[in-house]
Amino acid sequence: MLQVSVVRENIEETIKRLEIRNLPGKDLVAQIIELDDKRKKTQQELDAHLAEANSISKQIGGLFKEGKIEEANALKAKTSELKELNHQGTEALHATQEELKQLLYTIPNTPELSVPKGNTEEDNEIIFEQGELPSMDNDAKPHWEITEKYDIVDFELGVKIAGAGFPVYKGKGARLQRALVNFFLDNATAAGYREIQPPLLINEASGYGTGQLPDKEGQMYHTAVDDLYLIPTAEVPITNMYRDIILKKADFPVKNCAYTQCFRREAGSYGSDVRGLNRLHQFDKVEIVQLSHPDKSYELLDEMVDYIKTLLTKLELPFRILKLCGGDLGFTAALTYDFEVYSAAQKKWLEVSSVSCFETYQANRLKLRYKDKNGKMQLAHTLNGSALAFPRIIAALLENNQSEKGVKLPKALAEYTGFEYIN
RNA sequence: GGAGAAUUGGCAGAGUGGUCGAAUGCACUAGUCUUGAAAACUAGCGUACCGCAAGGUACCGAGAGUUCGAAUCUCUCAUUCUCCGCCA
Repeated sequence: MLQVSVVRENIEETIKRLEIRNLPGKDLVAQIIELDDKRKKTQQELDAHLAEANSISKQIGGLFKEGKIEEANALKAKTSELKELNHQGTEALHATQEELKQLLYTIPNTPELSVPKGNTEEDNEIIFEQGELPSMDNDAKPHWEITEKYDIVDFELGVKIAGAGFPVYKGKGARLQRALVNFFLDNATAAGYREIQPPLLINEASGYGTGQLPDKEGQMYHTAVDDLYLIPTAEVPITNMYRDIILKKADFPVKNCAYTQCFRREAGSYGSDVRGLNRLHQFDKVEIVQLSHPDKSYELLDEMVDYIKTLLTKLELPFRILKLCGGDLGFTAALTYDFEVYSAAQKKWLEVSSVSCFETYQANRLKLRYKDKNGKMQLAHTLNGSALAFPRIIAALLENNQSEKGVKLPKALAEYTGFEYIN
């Protein structure tokens, strides 16, 4: 969440940045400052009362030691009123702090200043394109027909076992997925990311740490008995490894990656957007996560973008990169690039990666800090990106590479699958 | 799931009602000494909030309570360890 001290010191900038999201920046900043003023006032009053009570207690202690019992008892009588004041003051302070926290939970991250103002995905900026869009015959099949033809992904079977959005991968489909795990993890490792296998269920504190809670409560599967959530992305457990951690400057940048399954309820989605592999309740993804010194985070973001470019190049998929506009930006992000691959039979761009810098927004919730050269605590920056999400990669591979002989896999991937054709 | 023990600063570890934000050791930082290093010695060394400052307040797993006063007593919860049970 936003840091009140930073908001106070950068009022105009905060307003400007919130307005990029089409939010009433002026009102929000005014609310924050008003509540924080109230908090300060409440705290000052309480501190004064506590100081007085502490001082009296010390006097009483001294008097008892000197054996002046009567004087001590006389002082005791004076404290009951103070006690009540302290009790009320503490409650008032807690209430105000809670109020401020609840307000801050509802305010998303402030977009980086270069983020284009805009309302919908129409306003996202295309900043890079690579690869020619394959021209397909009119009888080119969408991937859900190809998966059925070769019996590699079974949607019906998933419905039987779990429900819609939980496909069963079979035979070469399953092996293709396994190949992608190794392909993505090997590449990430070569790029300097340490491989992690995190828990797939997380507690409430972790959900708050990276900002899924309270904002996206309904998007996560929740296990009621144990009060745990299924992860919607590896970002959550990987970033939360560093909750309440103080890093050394030499630790930067911290680079981790993880392959996990991801679970999303995606309530309210329907239609052709969710057909086949386009949107699932359970899917596989390799995530890369970095922790950065604040001065370096945008450099690292560019580095992550470059890395993902190399993956898509190796997979020989046409893709483009979008810089998300303020209206389309995720709740916790300051700047996000989306990668979309072109899926030829659907004639659609499919999002396969989202790479973001969160600046201190997550770090503030996580209390993820480092000591600067003056020995002062500072919040680190967090970044992450998908590298990559499997289902839509598979959709694009199947659609773009279909032929009479079957689906031809790119060379880089065939090395991992052990077969060149799905047929 | 049952029984017992524990949870203190980066780490180890003292502290059972008042001058304890907390001994001591290690680690760390700076300095002295040395050609350099090590050793030794000297000093410093938690976080957050309030305050121009002096200083104040809070924090000893979390939350509540008893008390004029709680790291220390009581209750609830969490976690860890040991033993038993179950188990991939």
